[in-house]
Amino acid sequence: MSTDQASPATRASNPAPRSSDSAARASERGAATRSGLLTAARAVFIKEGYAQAGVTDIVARAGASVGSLYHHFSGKADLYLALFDELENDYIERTRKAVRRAKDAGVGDPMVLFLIGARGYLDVSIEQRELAGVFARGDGPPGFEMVWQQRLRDWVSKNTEFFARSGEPLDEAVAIVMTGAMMLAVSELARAPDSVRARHIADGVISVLSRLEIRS
Amino acid sequence: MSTDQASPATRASNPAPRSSDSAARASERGAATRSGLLTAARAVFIKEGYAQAGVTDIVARAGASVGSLYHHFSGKADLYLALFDELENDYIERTRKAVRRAKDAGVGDPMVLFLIGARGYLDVSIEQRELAGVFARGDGPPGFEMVWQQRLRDWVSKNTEFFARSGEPLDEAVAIVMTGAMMLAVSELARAPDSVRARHIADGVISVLSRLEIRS
DNA sequence: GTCTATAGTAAGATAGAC
DNA sequence: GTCTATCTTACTATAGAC
Repeated sequence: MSTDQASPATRASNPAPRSSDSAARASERGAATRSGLLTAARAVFIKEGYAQAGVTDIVARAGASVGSLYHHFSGKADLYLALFDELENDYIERTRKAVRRAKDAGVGDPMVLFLIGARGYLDVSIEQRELAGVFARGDGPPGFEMVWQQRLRDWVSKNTEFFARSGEPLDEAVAIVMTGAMMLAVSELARAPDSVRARHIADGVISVLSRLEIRS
Repeated sequence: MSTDQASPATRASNPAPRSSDSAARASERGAATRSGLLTAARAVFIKEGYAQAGVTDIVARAGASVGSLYHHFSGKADLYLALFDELENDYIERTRKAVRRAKDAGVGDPMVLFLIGARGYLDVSIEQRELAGVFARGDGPPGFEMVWQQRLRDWVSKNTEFFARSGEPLDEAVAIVMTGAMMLAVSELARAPDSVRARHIADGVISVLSRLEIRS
């Protein structure tokens, strides 16, 4: 990470689209290589963690070369962050979709809506529990702690606003409890031996969180 | 971390006591150096984080030398772990003491006892919030994630047993929610600008957690 | 116990041909 | 876009005198 000293873990999408035909074919092969690298990286990070994983392991598994890797990504950290973004988008999309559907079905109670969103979040964690575990474990590129912390704060303040709108007096505290519970739940889910057990944990956590309804 | 590959983040206490008089005096100077290094390390880790901190920064601030550091500790990671152990012992001692005192005062309700313990835990987090923040941030020596994960699991299973004894049917889920909430609370406390604000967050979280009482 | 000066280390990143 | 061979860089950790 010598060249990265000043600009740690950050990412911008790099689609770099083309139009000519021969270039299009090269682009296709390129896209395949790129996605192969991502798939390989996912497997290696799951197995070894970030620090322990070597770029050579990744390219070997992908059937590619170091040069290719550095053509498509800015380095090992970039690969890690790409996977992180991918999962994060899944989280957001799934949570939104679940809440939206419930609203359309006429659900109005804010706490119920929140729990439905939370359930969607945990569903993603279950389906992708190995990858979710990698990030929950806390091993990542230099500077990734900041990204993770920022993400936590984002969820907390998002949830704080939600509860504030619901008329909850202890909005921030509730958001901290909810968010913290969810984070640890993901971590525990990831350790579950099978998805049945994982689902059991998720059910229990959601059920316990439903007790936090404001008492009159 | 080249020599540590196989044995990551672990520690054993190394008092190495003496008896002869001149040796005793040397020992005193040694102890002073050692504690100076710990103090310096605390400050540097708080300011820079683990990865960014250099051993040279630490010894410079301590007014000592690299050789001295490596005489007293096995390396940078060891220094970090020593601080971690110190804080962890504070947590355990304080939590136990609070619960014990409440029990002696006649408190019987398990949930109340738990919350009193939790309050003790958060009190330590407030007093040592800068150091607590270092560990909560998740930046640490290679292999420290495992130590941290183990610690989390220990708290979860400890709390699970506690709630199981209290007749809580969703014991594990409650433990996950409680523990997760506490962890994130610490992280947020650490970010608080002053201890008043920190205390406010702690109060709110404890108050919210008290809603988790089993409903009849 | 303490110090200075030195070396080891490895893995990530780059150059430049194809 | 892809490849191989090379390098580099910044630390930590050690050696050995005082």
